[in-house]
Amino acid sequence: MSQTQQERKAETRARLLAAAAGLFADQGIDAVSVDAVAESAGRTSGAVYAHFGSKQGLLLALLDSWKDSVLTVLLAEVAVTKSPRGQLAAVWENLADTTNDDSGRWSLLEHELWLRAARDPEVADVIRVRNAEARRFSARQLAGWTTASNARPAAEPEQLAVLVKALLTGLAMQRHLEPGAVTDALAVQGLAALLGLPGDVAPSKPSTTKPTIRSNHTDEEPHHEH
Amino acid sequence: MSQTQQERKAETRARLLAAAAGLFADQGIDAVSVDAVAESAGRTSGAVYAHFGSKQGLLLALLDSWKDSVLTVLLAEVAVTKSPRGQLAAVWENLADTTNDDSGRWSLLEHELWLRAARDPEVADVIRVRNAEARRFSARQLAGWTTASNARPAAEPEQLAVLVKALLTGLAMQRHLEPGAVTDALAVQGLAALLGLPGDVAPSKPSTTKPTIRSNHTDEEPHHEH
DNA sequence: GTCTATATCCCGATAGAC
DNA sequence: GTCTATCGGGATATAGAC
Repeated sequence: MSQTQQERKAETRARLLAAAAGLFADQGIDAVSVDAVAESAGRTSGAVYAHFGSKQGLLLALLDSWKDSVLTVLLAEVAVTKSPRGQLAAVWENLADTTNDDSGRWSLLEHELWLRAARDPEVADVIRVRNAEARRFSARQLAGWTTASNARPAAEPEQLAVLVKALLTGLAMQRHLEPGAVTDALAVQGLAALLGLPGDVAPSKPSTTKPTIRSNHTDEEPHHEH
Repeated sequence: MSQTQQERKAETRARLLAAAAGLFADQGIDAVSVDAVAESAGRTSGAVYAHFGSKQGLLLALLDSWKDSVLTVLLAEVAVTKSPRGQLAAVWENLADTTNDDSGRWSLLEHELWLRAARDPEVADVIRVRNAEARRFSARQLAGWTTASNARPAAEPEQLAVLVKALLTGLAMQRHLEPGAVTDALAVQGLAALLGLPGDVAPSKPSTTKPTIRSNHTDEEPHHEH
């Protein structure tokens, strides 16, 4: 059955965006030509310019289509686990799983966007808005965790979210460069320190929780390479 | 006094490197042409290829000329202050001072190099070695701070250095995008939480800390092969 | 809206004079 | 070692047919 013109137009636009997302993440934005994006989407470069006007327009449209997804989804899907430490571990492993190359591609693209934002005000505006939304969301999440357990967070939720994201981002960067230097346990430990989770900083007053630190949950063996 | 040929050669090399450093930091590596580097150094592109063979060779030579400086210098120069909190504040402010645009340029170039390292093994080797050295140095520094005060760091020195650098890097990124979102006080607070400095996380009972796990330092020579 | 063809520009690298 | 001139390639973006 044939499509209407509107359907084809919409599909072309969607295909171009999807192709751009994959290629940009894999090779970097500057390294990907408009022709390459179009070819990967089964179209030609003319379609790109008809839809987005320029390569920059394509990039901005791509960012706009990411308003809600990515990090928000990540935080939402781990909301099922109960213990704060388990939550932290889940967040970190989803973010920096070296076996899953998707996360590596995303973090690479995230950093390239940050770098571009530093020199391109148009991109900066979009990224800034997205960051602020994600921060508010994770602040709510963190507030819930810290009140559930009797924690002594290093700051109030909004600022705590900044600290947590900073640590996650920096750890993911170092793991990407030297996978052996950042173990899962270290990441959880650092996050727990920021949240002030009982068990590692204040063992004096364990009202209800059990302060076992290291004998508990899944401990994957960090695989070395070579 | 005229120069000898060797002197002129050395000066040309130095000028090319200096020009490349400035332009790369300002505009990004890919955005700077070889001609632009040469012109900024008062030479022509032929000089670049005579000295470095390619643009990539220029980049690697530039990285090599930065073996010791940058972060090591930064950590060393703040070693005078006494209180750990003062040290933390000094490190952070030197790293992320928004009024000083040098630090902004520096961190931008630093991130671009990280991004490039993720896709270019040659660059990755250099960055990895430099990171490892800086980590060892700051680990020693941190060990001194934490033992001087009665702190409960979140991890042993080498790993603590990873956490601290991660937090600093992530905070600097967020401050670059949203300067208002990251206050100096927040940064110091987060760092203090990682170091387990008394006064903010464990006001109750700073009892005996766990014994140092690793007191000897293995001086492994970073090997690089290609 | 999409394709083909092309205009225009700029980059990295090389060749050869000096 | 440095400069001038240039080649070859690939990029963004446009023009016009359909």
